Amino acid sequence: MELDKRKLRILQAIIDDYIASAEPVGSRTIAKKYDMGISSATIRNEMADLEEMGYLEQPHTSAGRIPSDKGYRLYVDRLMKVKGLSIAEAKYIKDIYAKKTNQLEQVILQTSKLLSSLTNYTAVVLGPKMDRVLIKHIQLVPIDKRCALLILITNTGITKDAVISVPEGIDEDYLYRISNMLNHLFKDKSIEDIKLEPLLKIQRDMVQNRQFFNSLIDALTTSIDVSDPSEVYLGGATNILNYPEYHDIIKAKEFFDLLEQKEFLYKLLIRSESSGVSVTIGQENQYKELQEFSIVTATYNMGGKTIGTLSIIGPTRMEYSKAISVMDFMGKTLSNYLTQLFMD
Amino acid sequence: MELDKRKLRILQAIIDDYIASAEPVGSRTIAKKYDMGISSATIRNEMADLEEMGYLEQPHTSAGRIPSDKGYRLYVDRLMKVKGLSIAEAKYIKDIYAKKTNQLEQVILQTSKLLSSLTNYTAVVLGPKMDRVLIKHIQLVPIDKRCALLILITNTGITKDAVISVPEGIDEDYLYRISNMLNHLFKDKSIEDIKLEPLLKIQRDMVQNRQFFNSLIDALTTSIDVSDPSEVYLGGATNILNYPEYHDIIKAKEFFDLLEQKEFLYKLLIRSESSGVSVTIGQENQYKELQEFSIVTATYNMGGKTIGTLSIIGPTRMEYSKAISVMDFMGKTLSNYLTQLFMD
DNA sequence: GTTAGCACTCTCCCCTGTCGAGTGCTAATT
DNA sequence: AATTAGCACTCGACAGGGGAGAGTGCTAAC
Repeated sequence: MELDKRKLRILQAIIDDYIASAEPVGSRTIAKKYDMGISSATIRNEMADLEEMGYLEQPHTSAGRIPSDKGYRLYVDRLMKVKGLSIAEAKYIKDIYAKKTNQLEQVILQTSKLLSSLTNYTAVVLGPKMDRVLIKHIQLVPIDKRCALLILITNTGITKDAVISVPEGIDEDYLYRISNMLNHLFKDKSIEDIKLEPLLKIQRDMVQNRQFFNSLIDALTTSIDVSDPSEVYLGGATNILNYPEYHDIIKAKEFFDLLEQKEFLYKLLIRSESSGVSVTIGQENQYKELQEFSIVTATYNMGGKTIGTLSIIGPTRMEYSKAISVMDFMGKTLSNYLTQLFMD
Repeated sequence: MELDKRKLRILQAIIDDYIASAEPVGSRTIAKKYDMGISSATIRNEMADLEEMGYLEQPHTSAGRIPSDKGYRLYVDRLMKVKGLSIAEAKYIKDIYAKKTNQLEQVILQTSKLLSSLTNYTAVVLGPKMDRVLIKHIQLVPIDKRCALLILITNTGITKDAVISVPEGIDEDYLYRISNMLNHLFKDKSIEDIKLEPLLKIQRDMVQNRQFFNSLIDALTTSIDVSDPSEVYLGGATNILNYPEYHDIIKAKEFFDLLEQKEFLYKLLIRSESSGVSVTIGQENQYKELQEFSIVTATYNMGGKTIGTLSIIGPTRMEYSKAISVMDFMGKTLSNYLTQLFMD
């Protein structure tokens, strides 16, 4: 069987309608609302064909049709009319980024809020990956007699810190010297370049404060751990409750429990390397837990290097057109913003 | 009418039963399950009295009784048997705090997770208040030609940071000198003691880099802003979905939307100053949005000074006994932990 | 003061019938 | 050969009715 123009047009109408209404779409609806110039009977025949080809499904015998994942895929790839953002929306976004905050975390958080409010889906944003980031400063600051704070500052303005305990005999001056040494070793190096060998070497010589060095190295290694799930930012988690397909408490709870697993989200999204917007529909997702959702992902970069991921999660019955426009625009806007803010 | 012993005993049985079952409790249930030595008819009479006195309510004519907020209050104040934590639970908590993390944020986050998993309610934990906290270090770290990071470190190991832009003519050395000056002015001062006057004075003299000083002062003021809602940590937000009274999507959404308003939660909880555990039941809460919930709050301290708040939010049909035990124990354990970690 | 007994009330659940939306098939039309 | 009108059929949603069950309040007896 062939997918001729008319079939495509009908499929498009059905999906458009279903995305808007969440109700199975009948042949008569299509004939009336989207004047095709053919009768409902003809449309019925076409719909039967489309179902046979796997683009539509029937919840039960005498209901209308709903799109299958395969149908949505065709829709996204070939049928959907991508309407860009309205001028007002674009301006709204630009305005928000225009007032510069001076905390990167705030920017990311704001991005997730913005995404969720623009799309009405749940936004998940990954903070910038550490591995392309340079270390600008390392310092040990004494906090009290037994504790010091190790701080690590990157050129993106992110700080990492860890409390380490300090043995009795160590004074402020000693810490200061170690800070200098650390800075000397690691300043302007990228995180991947940090090798612990130089430190370990020094440690071997310093029999005296071995314990202290152990905890120092410990703190440093956990600080630079690249896969830090604390860098997962959520926006509009409850948006999913607006959609009738998740009015079932059990499904809703499953979704929320998923969102609480930051490590899972991190693993899910970190892989998207390709720049541009990508769409994963329902069962295309490798994780069973997400096969009733669609995910739209974009990346953001700094000076051309991809450093993070934006995404939204919603029902497979998603407004793909709007979603893709928003993600595309936001990815670019955020990239520009970061590039301007942190690069010369 | 008088609240004699028998009435109290019946009220207690009703509330115990209702907390466990979430179903209106009938006279026959009480007579059978809690052998009182009196018949259901007598209990019926007593229940009618208790309702008249305002301790019980009837959802409709021929249903059993449910406790009113006033009933719960009496229960919490006089009837409830506080069973302390089991030895296993206490050990479980102690074990978790035994492995010291070196990041305060991790400790607070862990506390919220622990609270929610122990009680099955939603935990809200406020991070340590800044106003009793001492500044240990302030520094300006250059990030690139146009940016520097202002870091502020407290004796609790919390860092605050902000990116500020740096005008062309300023070199690393100049930043270093300013860092020294800031340290000199503010080191070992509490946040409340920070007066901007000395800075402003200097600023007046330094006509040259006025713009820079402006943004520096700006960043400093926002960093030390005491009422920072980012210090609100949630645990087990979806626990509420386990309780039948919130199987209604609309109620559930209201609750989640509430939790997203971090500022609101902050305002709600920051007031609890009294040490020990306090309970707010349903309509006792001043905020309408929370009058279908009960909140159990405890405080934690460091070296005797109250610096933060733990709380759990659940249905008014809460297991008060368990909740209060857990909150009490956790408040003390966290206080001990923090005191040991950061004080001498 | 307590209790057995009884009439009454109200919810829940199941069953039933009806309505409407939608289908698939067939036969007639273009 | 494609399209369409017509029709029988299917299924879910919804409303109404009736019985079961849980619980109450009242009264009269203990």
